[in-house]
Amino acid sequence: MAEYSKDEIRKIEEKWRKRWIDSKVYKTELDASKPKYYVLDMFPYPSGAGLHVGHPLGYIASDIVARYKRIKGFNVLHPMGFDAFGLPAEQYAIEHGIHPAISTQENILNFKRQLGNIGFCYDWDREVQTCDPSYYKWTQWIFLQIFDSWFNRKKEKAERISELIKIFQVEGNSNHSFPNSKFKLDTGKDDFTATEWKSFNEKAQREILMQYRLAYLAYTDVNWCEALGTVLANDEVINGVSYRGGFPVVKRQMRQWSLRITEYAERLLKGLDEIDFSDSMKEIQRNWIGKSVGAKVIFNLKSDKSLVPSMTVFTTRPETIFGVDFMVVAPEHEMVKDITSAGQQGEIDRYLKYVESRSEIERMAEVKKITGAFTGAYAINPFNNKQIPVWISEYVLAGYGTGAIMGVPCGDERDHKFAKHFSLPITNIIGKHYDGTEANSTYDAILENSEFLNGLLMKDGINVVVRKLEELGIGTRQVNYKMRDAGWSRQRYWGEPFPVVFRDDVPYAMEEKDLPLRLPESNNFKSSGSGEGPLANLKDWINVGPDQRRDSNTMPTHAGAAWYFLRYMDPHNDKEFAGKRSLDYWNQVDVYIGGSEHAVAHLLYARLWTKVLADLGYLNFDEPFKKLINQGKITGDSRFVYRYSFSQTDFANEILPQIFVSKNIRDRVLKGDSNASRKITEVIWKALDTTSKEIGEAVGVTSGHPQSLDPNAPSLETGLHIDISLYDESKGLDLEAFKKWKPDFANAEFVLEDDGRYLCGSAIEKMSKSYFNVVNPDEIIDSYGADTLRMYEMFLGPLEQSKPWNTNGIDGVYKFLRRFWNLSHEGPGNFKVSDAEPTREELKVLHKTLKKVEGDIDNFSFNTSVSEFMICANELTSMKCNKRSIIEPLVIALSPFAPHMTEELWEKLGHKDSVLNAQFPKYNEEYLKESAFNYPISINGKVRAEMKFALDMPKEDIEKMVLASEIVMKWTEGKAPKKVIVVLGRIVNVVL
RNA sequence: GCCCGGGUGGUGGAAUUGGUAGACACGCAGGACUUAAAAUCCUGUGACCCUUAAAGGUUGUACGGGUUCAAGUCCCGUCUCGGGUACCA
Repeated sequence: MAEYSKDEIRKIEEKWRKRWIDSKVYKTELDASKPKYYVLDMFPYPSGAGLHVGHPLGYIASDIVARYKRIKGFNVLHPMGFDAFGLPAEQYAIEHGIHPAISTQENILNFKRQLGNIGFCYDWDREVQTCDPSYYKWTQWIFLQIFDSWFNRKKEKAERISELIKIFQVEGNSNHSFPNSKFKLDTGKDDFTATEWKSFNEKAQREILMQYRLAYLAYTDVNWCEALGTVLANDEVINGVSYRGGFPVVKRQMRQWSLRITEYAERLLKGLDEIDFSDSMKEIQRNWIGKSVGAKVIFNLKSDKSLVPSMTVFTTRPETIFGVDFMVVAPEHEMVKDITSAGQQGEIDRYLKYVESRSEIERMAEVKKITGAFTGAYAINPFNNKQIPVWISEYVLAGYGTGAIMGVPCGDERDHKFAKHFSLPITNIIGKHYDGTEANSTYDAILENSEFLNGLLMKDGINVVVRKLEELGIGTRQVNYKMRDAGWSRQRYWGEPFPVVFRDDVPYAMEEKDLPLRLPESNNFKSSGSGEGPLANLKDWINVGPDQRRDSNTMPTHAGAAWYFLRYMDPHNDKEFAGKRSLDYWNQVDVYIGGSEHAVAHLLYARLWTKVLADLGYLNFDEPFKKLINQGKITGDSRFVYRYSFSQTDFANEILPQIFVSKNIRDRVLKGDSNASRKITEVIWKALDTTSKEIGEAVGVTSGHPQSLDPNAPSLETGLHIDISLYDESKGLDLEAFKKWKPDFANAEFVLEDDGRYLCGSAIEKMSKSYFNVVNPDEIIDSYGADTLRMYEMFLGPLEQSKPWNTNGIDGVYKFLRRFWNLSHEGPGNFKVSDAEPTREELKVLHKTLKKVEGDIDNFSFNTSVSEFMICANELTSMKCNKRSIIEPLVIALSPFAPHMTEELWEKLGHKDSVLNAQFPKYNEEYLKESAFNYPISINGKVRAEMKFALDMPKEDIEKMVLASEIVMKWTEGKAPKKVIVVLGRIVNVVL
C-alpha cells in the first residue's frame, strides 16, 4: 500500500480499466422496471490527429452525468460511436494513397485507446460506425422512407407517396398544389384533374410525384467548388469560399438530391419551444429558418410592352403601401425582358452584363454598393393609381420571396439609400418619425399621406390593408422562410451510395432486401471533374443493366449523423433500424452534449429525420434531443519566436545568420528604442564570420550602427510558432531543445533579455497541430492520472464557456485528490477507517456537501461541485475525520468525477461490487439545520453588529428583539427607527 | 449593420437570482520541517488610509446616470470583447 503517488495512480487506473472491461460493468440492457436516462455525446469524426485536451471536455461532463444518473437509480444509456464517412479521409487517401476504410479504422482505434485512458463508461457493445455497411444499410433505408413520403400541408405531416397517388386518382392535385410554386407542367399549368392524372404515362407521373417527395431529385442551383470538385451545402460556404480550404465557390445548376426541409420549417420552429436548448442555440436556428410574416401584393403594370400584366411583390410591411416610390425586381427575374421598354433596353442590357460579370465574392464584398437600372415600366398602386417606376437592382434577390419588392424609402434603409442614390422622390408617410436623412423602420408611427390608413398606428394598419387586399383579390397573407432545401448529394467516394436505380432517367427505390447498397471497392477517388462523383469512374458498378444505372453521388456526412442516436438503442438489429420496444423505452435523448458549431446543419437534419420517422409512425416522439448543452471550445495557448529578417534580399540568405529576437527586445525595437536595436546588431555582428563581415557591412549591419536595422522587418512583426513544450514562462525558451527540434536553426543566434532569458510571444488560438499548441490528454494522464485530468477540466470553469487551456491550477486538483485519499490512509499510506460514530459537525460537512454537489450536477455546474468537494476535504482533514460513515458516502458521491480512485477506495472499504452499482447517498436536511443563526445587523446599510435568533422565531419577534437591542438604541438615540427589514435567513436592516 | 451572450482581484472563476462581493483554486509573500533544495503543512493576500498592536475607516464588480432600506444582479445611456448572420424586403 503506497501513498497516492504517480506510480500508485498508474497502477490503480490500469487495474480498474481492465476490471471494468472484464466485468462488463458498463453493459446496458433494456430494463423496463427502471426509469431510463439517455446521455449522448456528439460522436466524433475520427481524424488522424487524435484527441487533444479540448475534445474530452464534453465527454467528461456527459460521463459524470451518466455515472451520477446511474447511481441515482436510472438505467443509463451512454453510448459512443464514430462519424466515420467524410471528406478528410478521402483527401488523405488522395494525398497518401491509403484507402479511407483503412485510415479511418486506424484512427478509430487510436481514439478508442485515448478515450479508454480517461475512464469513460461507454457501453462499447453499442458502438456504431456510419461507414459500416450494417449501419448505412439503415441510413439508406431511412432515406428511402423519406423518398417515399410527401408533406401533407393540410395535416402538417409527412405521409406515404401511395396516399398522394390515391388522392390524385380521385381529385387530381387541386387540393395539394406543387410545393414548389414555380413548377409548371408541360401544359403550362400547375394543376391537373384525376382524369388527366390517369392519362399520364409512368414517367410523367413519376416526374410529378418527384415534385412532392421529401427526398427529391431536381436541377438546383448548387455551390460548385472547382478546387474540391464538389458541391457544397449552404452552411459549408462561408463568405463565398469553401468552409474547408477557402476555395472560391460559384453557382451552378446540377441534378441533385435534396431534402424538402422547407416543408418542415414551421414545425422545426415550433419544436424549439418545447426543447431545452440554450437561448443562443435556439436563436441561431430561428435565424437560420428565418421566418417572416407579411403579404404578397399584386401590382398591375403599365409598359409599352404589355407582355406581362402584373407583378407580385412580397413585403412584411403592407401598411406602408402609400409610401411606395419605386419597385425593384431582381436582375435575374424572368419578367425583366418582358417589361423593359424600348427606350431603356440599352441601359438594362448594360446593367445585366455588369451583374453577370460580378463574381459571388465581389457581390458579397461590396454589399453596400448601390447599383440599378430603370426598366421603363410602371406599376400602378391599386389604391391611388399612382404610377411607380420599376427598377432592377442587385440588392433584390431572385431566390427569396417573389424576387421583387416595393421600395418604401422613408421606412427601409436600403430603399432609402437607393432612392437617394438615384434621386427618386421620397414620400413621407410617418410624419415626424422620418427626418429626411435616414429611413426609420418603426412600427409605432401614426400613418400619414395614406388615405384610408391615415391616423392609424402602423402595427394596426397591417391587418386593415391585408383585409382590403384580400377583398380586392390583389393580395394575401404570406409567410416566407430564408431556409432552403438541403442539398443531399456529394460528388465524393467516401459516403453512403444512394439506394436507387435509374431507369429511363427516372430514379426507382431499391428493395429493402437488396440493401445495403455497398460502396464499391475503388482506389480512384479523384472526381471526374464533370460534376459527377468518383463513383462515375466505376462503369461496372454504375451500369446495372441495359438502360439501368446507379447514382454516382454519395450522401453527405450529415446523413449518418441524422439518426445515429436511434441506432444506439438497438445497434445489432438486422431486421429494423431499431426495434419498437427499444425506441419506445429509450425514447428521447435526455441530454445531448456537443459543440455549438453543429447548430444549423447536424441538429436541424437530426430533428428533420426524427420528425419524418415520427410522422410515418416509427417513433412516438418527434424531437430527438430534450436538452442540449454546448460545451465551450478549449483553445490553445500558442507561443512564437521572432526572427529578424534582413531587408536586402539580394544576398544569399544562408550566408546571413539566423537571428531570433526575444519578445521584449522586439517590442522595444518597434517602439524605437535604440539600445534594443544595438543589442540586435551586436549579436548579428558577432555571428558573422570574417568572410561574411563584408556582406554584413554591405547589408548595412555594422557594429554600433543600430539605425541601419529595419525595425519593420516582417518577421519581427509576426513570428514563427514553436512547440509549446519547449517553453516555460519562468525559464524562457529552452534554446538547445529548440535547435534540436528545428535542425534548420541549429546555428541560429538569439538576442536575449537583459536577464538572459529568451521570451516568446503568445496568442490564444484554436488547438491545431500546425500551431504546435496541442496538448494531448495522454501527457496529462501520464503525469497526474485520468482522475485529475477529469476533475481539472471540470474545474476550469463553466462547461459552456470557451477558455484557453493552461495547466496552472492542475496541482490544486491533484492535491485535493491526494488529500481525499489521505483521509482514509494513515502515515505512509496504510488504509485505515474508523467505525466510530460521527459527530454532528462531521455529519453537517457530509450532508452539506451531498446537497450542494447534487444540486450542482443537476444544473450541470461541475466547476462548483469540484470546489465543493475541495471544501469538504479541507474541513474533514482539519477535523482529522477518517470515519467510515462519513467517507463511504463521499466516495460514492465523488465517483462520477474520479472513478478510478473511488473504485479503489470502494474496494478497500470492503465492497465486492463496483461503486457504479452503489446508490447515491441521500442528504438529510436535519443535519444542516442550526439551532440558532447569527444574523448581521445593518443600520442604514452598514453592518454594525451580530445578533442570535432561534431558527423558527417569527419575523415580528425578530423585529421586536432588534428594536429593543442596545446596539440599535445606541444608534437611534432613543428614537424609534423608520423601518426594520427582516429577510428570512439573511439580513436585518434598520433604517433610522 | 442587425440579433444574441459577456465584462468581477495578479490569474481561472464563486456569489442561494435584489441581501455581509471576491467562495474554491492558482500565483505571490511570510513561516514550520530540512545541511540544502524539492515535496508537504501553516498563516496572510482586492486597492487605499490609519494604528506599536488589537481594532477601525474609505473605496471597489467596464464607464456615466437612475430605481431601492439594500444593486455585480433591475432600468436608461456609453464603451468594449465573444458568437451568429449578412442586401431575406
